[in-house]
Amino acid sequence: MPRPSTPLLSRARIRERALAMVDAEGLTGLSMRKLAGELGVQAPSLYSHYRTKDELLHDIADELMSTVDVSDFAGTDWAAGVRTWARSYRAALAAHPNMVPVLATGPARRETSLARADAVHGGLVRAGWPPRYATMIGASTKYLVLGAAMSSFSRGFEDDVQVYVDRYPHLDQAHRLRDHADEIDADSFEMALDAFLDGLSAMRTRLADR
Amino acid sequence: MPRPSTPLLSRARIRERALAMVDAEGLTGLSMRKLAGELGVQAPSLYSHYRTKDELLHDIADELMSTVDVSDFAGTDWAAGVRTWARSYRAALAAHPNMVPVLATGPARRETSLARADAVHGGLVRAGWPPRYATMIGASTKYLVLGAAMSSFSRGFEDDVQVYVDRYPHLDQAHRLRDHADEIDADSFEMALDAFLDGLSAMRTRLADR
DNA sequence: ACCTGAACACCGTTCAAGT
DNA sequence: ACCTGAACACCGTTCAAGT
Repeated sequence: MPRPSTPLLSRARIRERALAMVDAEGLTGLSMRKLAGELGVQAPSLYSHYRTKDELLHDIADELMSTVDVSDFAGTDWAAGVRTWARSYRAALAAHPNMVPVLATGPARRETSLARADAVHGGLVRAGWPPRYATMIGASTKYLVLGAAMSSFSRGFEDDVQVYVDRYPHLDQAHRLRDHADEIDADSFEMALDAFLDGLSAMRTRLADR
Repeated sequence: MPRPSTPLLSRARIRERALAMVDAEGLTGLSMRKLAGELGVQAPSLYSHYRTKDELLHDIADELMSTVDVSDFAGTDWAAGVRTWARSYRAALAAHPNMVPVLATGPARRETSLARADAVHGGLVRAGWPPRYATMIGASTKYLVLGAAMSSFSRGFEDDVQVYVDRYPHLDQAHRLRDHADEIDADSFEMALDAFLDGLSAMRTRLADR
């Protein structure tokens, strides 16, 4: 066979197809052989571009995390900073729930990830929070985001869906149930964020009055 | 070979050994063949006791979830109910961080799981929370617990550990770092729970005054 | 530099057969 | 009822070889 002048694969093309497979069939639905097949190539070819499957997944994770917005920590309102960060973070995970387990284990590119963590921490400290509190607020906001995302992720494993589909044979109903669960998740997240930030504000006042 | 009078395996013995393997080597470190080997048996023998690996894992998950305490929802203080629930829930996950991804996808025994959910929801409604809020409080408390547990889980994947070990060759230091991270997680969780419940109390007052 | 064929060392699970 | 040996249909990854 004649060698084509241009490479068959690129990292971007591999990522794109891999993410589509994960979205459609979950993390276990992605295999290097099947991915290669969809890209019209043999499995070992992928290893010319990514050293391992894990490296590929974390590269995708980095791509997704780039939409997380920490810009509001530049302003004077620390609560607004947390809110924008938490919402954009959650949105990034909710767009690809099957990727959540990978995203939870941390992105591969440490520099950009550390830069984000530094923006959060720096913003909180500039707003007058003691460093230790800044760390804890950053950590617990992450808990809220990750936990909410895990909830959407795990919904993919519920066999309840089948039960409901049997009970209500109209597909609309099943979709409505899924939509309703997503809505409860969204509302619960917003309520939790409100209560959490409200409680922190009170804590902040107590700290200042001391 | 003579057939022994007593079965070689039991569900309890399989669960015990499987959980030990998951604790020691992670979820990927558990294989039906290796597990069978440790139990002095061939892999297919396990299928006389569990239909699939997934069923085994979720049975272990159920066992772990049985330590979650929702008894304080019987009292009059809804916040105490949430606190006891959240803490015992988190403790159950923190004891076996590698099981978190399984525990996050929900236990298999729906009845006991639903009974717990009902105790939470019922306790909140009896305390005067509108049903919709009871649902959201239950959901967001779970987010906090699962998110905090995922954080411990993902720490197992950090290659940072190696970096630090290189920098500080004394193993004590590495252990201290891990302990420190666990401590930050514990403190952050408690702070988040305080702020969250504080914010909810304020919200509750506003709802009552309307 | 990029891709392939063949191979290694694994998986979960099934199934006929043994006791 | 419980366990085994052999087999099926997969995995991720390596490596020598080709262009």
